[in-house]
Amino acid sequence: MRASLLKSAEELLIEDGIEGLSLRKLADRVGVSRTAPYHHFKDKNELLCAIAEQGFHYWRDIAEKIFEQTDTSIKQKYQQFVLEYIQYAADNPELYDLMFGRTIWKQNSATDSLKGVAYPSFQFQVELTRKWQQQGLMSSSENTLRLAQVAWSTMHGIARLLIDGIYADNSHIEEMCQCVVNIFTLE
Amino acid sequence: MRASLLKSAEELLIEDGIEGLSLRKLADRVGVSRTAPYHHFKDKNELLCAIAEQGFHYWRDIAEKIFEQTDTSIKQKYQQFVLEYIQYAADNPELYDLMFGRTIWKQNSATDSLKGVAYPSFQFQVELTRKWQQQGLMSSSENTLRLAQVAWSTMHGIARLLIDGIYADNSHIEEMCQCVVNIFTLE
DNA sequence: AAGCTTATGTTGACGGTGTCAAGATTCATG
DNA sequence: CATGAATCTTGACACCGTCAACATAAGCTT
Repeated sequence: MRASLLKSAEELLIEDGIEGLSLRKLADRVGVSRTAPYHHFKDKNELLCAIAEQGFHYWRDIAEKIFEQTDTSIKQKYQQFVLEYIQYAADNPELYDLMFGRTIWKQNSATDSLKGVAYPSFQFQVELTRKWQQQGLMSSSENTLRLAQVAWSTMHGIARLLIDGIYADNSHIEEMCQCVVNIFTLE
Repeated sequence: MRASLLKSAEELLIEDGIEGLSLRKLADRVGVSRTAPYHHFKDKNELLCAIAEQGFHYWRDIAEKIFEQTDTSIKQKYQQFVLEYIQYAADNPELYDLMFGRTIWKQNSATDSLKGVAYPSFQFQVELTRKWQQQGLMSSSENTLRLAQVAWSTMHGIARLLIDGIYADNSHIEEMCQCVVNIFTLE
């Protein structure tokens, strides 16, 4: 049942967006009463965190595949990493918004379980950055943590611009990613 | 009255956040009935857009002051620009969220009036970037529009990280900004 | 000055939301 | 078999945005 709720919730999220997702609609879709989901999720917040958690797993699987490759250069992998990150965000806007949006993170409302998946994801970015610096792909004169934050911010910012449709659209993705790679990597 | 509503709305925004801002509480605070604000704002959306519009004006004033200076170098101005942008976002998290968040931009729900202020703000960033390229501060081999989008995304991403408290906090602001300047400017 | 329009305010109502309390039911375990 | 935990149900509450209908005041036209 919990799995069934999560599945339908994810569908609803895609259809109606993060704001349109209501527990009552969810219960209706699954075919139970309004308050039945409360026996599986303490809160609406806990439900959202559980969905976001899945999002982190999806992304981790994608990222792992990139670095498993053996026949591509470091720079190519970095480029692919950036592109697929943006692509993932653009393909799953509502999910991405949930994973990194203020709905969850604003007031420390993230579940311990979610934190247990999200924080390592951030840590992964730092380790990647350290490796990139060591391999001469990125400037090693920058503090690793700061550089990781800035590099991630750039991807995050682009993702948000695309998702919120502020002043970039999906047709610019590849060019923007190329620009990012040019700027962050040493030639 | 409209001004009074806007003023109280901005207060409420700061206190209760963008989600906690309700028209009923607003009406209550101003001392009128629930539906009175509807004679001044068609929608809750229109009210939010009006608040966001003010936010763009605030920021424009700050930015203008930076470039009015005559005794600072181009690079110093750029650095100041980045720092004050992030600072503005960190100082006015709810307002920034409104200005650039999906609440407004998600589904083209932005008012024409808001667009009339927001789009020139984006355009300003593009013109700045062009100037920076011409003056040799930034790589002129990059497409200006893409570079502007990426440079703005970086600031935007950092702002969001700070606001949403994901994995950066206010004590990192200066170092992160320094890192941004190092990466985006030619030495 | 009289009348009409417009702006501005009011209360009542509707459907939607998250969530709690109190029962009802099922089911596994002692 | 009995007890207790897990699960689901209905009822209720306090919010929310918004619309319709009505009241009042201001100002303009004739």
